Amino acid sequence: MSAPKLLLVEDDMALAELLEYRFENEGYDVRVTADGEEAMVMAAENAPDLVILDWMIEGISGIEVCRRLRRNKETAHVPIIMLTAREGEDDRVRGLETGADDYVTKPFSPRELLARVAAVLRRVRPALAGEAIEAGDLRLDPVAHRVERRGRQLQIGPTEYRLIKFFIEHPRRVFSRNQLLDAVWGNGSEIEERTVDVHIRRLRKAIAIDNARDPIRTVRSAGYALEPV
Amino acid sequence: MSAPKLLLVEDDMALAELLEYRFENEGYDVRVTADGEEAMVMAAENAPDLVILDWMIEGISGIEVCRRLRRNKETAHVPIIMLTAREGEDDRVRGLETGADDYVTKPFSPRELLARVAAVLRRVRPALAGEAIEAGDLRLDPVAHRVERRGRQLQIGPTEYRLIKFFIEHPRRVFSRNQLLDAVWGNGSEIEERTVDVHIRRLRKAIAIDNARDPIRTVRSAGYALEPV
DNA sequence: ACAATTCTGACGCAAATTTGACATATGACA
DNA sequence: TGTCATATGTCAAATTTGCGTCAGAATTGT
Repeated sequence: MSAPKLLLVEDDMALAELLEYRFENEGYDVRVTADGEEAMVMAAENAPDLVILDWMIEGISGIEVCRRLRRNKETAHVPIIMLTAREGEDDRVRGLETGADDYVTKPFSPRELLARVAAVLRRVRPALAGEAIEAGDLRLDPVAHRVERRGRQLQIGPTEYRLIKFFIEHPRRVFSRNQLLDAVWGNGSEIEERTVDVHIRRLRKAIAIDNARDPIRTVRSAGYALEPV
Repeated sequence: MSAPKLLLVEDDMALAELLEYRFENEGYDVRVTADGEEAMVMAAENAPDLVILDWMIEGISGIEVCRRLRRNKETAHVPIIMLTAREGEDDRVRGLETGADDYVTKPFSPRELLARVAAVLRRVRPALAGEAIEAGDLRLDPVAHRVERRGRQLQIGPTEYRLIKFFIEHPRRVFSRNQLLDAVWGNGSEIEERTVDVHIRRLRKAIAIDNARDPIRTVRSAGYALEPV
């Protein structure tokens, strides 16, 4: 459910299968393709959390895939790890320039790649790496599916959980009700805008504790934001 | 019964016998073969818990055996320890690249290998190392195949045993019904998701004792987790 | 004070979980 | 081999929990 989704673009089938097994064993949700064009389609459909991209693949080159991913608004921020057989400084630089977040030089051990993936995810989206995320006195443990405030467990429903998780991942930023509907409820949800208010209220009630101040700020005619202490 | 099953692939007969003796003495269930092809067959039939693999063996090479083991879904997750006479970094990397979990360089003392085996087993599946595992007031003895709570034996069925064993090995973590099906029932089991609920209920009934609190947490729309006291 | 916006409590519905029951499968033992 | 006891997977009813909507009350900005 909350397994990080990887997209592996690799045309060495033996390597691809090996990696697929290892990553699935570590709890990732892996899709594989050998083709650059197909990779674009899969990235658009599946919204992966991270892309592992071989430099040399059939069809359009890895670097071109990288560029196109960055150009598309949907996938612009997806972290990318490049696999490259070359060791030249040029390629390395070009890879990072094009927007790759990290690169691994062949030959490499799956363990090393696993470590890099975990590191990048931890940096970009800690919750996906299974790490607890926090904002102010709020702390959310994605593995245990729990939220606590000042060490005390909060009793919280599924929707409120997703809502506060989103807020903690993007603190201080104001989101309109529609943005929240997209992010928390999923795209194209046909839900009344006002419903967000109700869930904000439920969330406020759930995190109210020790009569501490309410960290959720209402921005009139704009939306809501989480203001950590 | 629950002795860890080792598969030793080694063509130096003297060494093989020595190791076999030592490991059996330590309570392992050891099979030996000198041939790579045969090793594949034995691995498929016997489902070993760990494979000790000599780099240089007759027939297909050790590294090839390693690759094939990984490729086969049945044996993809079996930990592998490589034995190698070489010390070059290249081989080391190539061994790990193929998916070995550890390697030992010849010459080595049997004691060292024993330690590595125990370490790998402990890391991968603590229960296989023969150690009792516990979480809160629950205690599971993998050797005796029993579970007790506060010193009292629990009467528990096979499926519930595997279920709670998995939970104790991964406490506090939430698992979806599908993850539990994969982990407890085995890969690709075509079992109804709702069946998990029933076994959770049976497990709850089995571990209910002294009207102690139920340590299994239901996480609505996510799955279940074990919350040790 | 007025209009726009947000908050709040209530309510019916829907979805998810729990529970009891049942038919079948499995294994031990005579 | 047949019998008995236990275990297993599925189903449907019962129950719990959460969700989305509404409308009146309260608040905010001008």
